[in-house]
Amino acid sequence: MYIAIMKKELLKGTLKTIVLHLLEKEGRMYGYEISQKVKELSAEKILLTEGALYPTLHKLEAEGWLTAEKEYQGKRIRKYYSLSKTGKSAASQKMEEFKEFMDTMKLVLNLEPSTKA
Amino acid sequence: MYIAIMKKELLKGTLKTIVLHLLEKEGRMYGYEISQKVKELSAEKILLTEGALYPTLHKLEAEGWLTAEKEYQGKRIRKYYSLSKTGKSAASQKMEEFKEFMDTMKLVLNLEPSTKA
DNA sequence: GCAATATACATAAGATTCTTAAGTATTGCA
DNA sequence: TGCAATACTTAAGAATCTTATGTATATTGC
Repeated sequence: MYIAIMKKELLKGTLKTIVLHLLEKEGRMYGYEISQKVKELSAEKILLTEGALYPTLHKLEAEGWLTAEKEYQGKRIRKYYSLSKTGKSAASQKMEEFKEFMDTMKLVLNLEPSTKA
Repeated sequence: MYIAIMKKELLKGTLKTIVLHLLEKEGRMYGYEISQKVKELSAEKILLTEGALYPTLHKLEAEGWLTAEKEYQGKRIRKYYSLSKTGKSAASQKMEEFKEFMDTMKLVLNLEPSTKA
C-alpha cells in the first residue's frame, strides 16, 4: 500500500466509523479489502494508510467490537474481521454520532439553509 | 471558560474552518465572542476549549490570514480579529474542502441515497 | 461589600489520532 | 526475473486537541 488521504485533518476521527459501517454492510472483510473498498467508494479521495488502518483494527478487536479469523489463500494470510454483537451497536451509535456531527456543522457553517423551501 | 466538546474526535480538524467562516460572516470578532457564537449556533453541542481556540487564532494570525487589533473595554482587553485578503480566500477554500469532505463521507457511509428520487 | 460567576486572555503538558517509514513475505504479470 | 500488487505488522514523529493552570477585570446576587 501507498495510501495517502484527501483533506486529512478533517478525516481525523472518522476511521472507526468507516470501518464499523463497512463491516456492518459487507459482513466480513479483511484489512486490505477495507482499504480498497474505501478507495473505491470515495472515488480515490480517501486513501487509508496502513499505519492508521491496521492499528485501528487491532484496537477495535481489543475492545471486543470485532472478531478476527485468519485464513490462508495458499501461503498468504488474510485476517477477516466481523462485527461482534457489541460491535453492531457500536456501529449504529457511531453512525448516529456522525449524522449529528454533520447536522451540527451545517448549522455552524450555514450550509443547506433549512430544507423547508 | 470551561468548554468541552461534542463528539470530540470528529471535530478534530474543523476548528480553523469554523473560525474562518465565522469571521467571514461576522466581519470582526474577538476570541471569547467566537466561542460563545459557536456554542449558540451549535445548540451547545460544540464548546470550544480555550486551549484549542487561542493557539489557533495565534496560528492563523501568524500565517497572515487574520489581522488583530487590541481594544480596551475599560481596563479589560479584547483582541479583535478580522480576515485578511488571503484569509478570505482561505476561508472559501476551507468551506469547499469541508463540503467535499461531507460529500465523500456520504458516499462512504451510504448517507442520503442520491437525492434524485 | 463581598463572594461567586462571567468575561477575557495566555500557555504548557499530556492524550489521541493520524502520517511516514521500515520491515516481512507471497502472488501475478511482463 | 524483477517489479507491482497483495497482505500484514509496528515504531517514530507530527498535528490537533484536552486538561490544567495562571492572570486579571466586570457583573450579579445576597
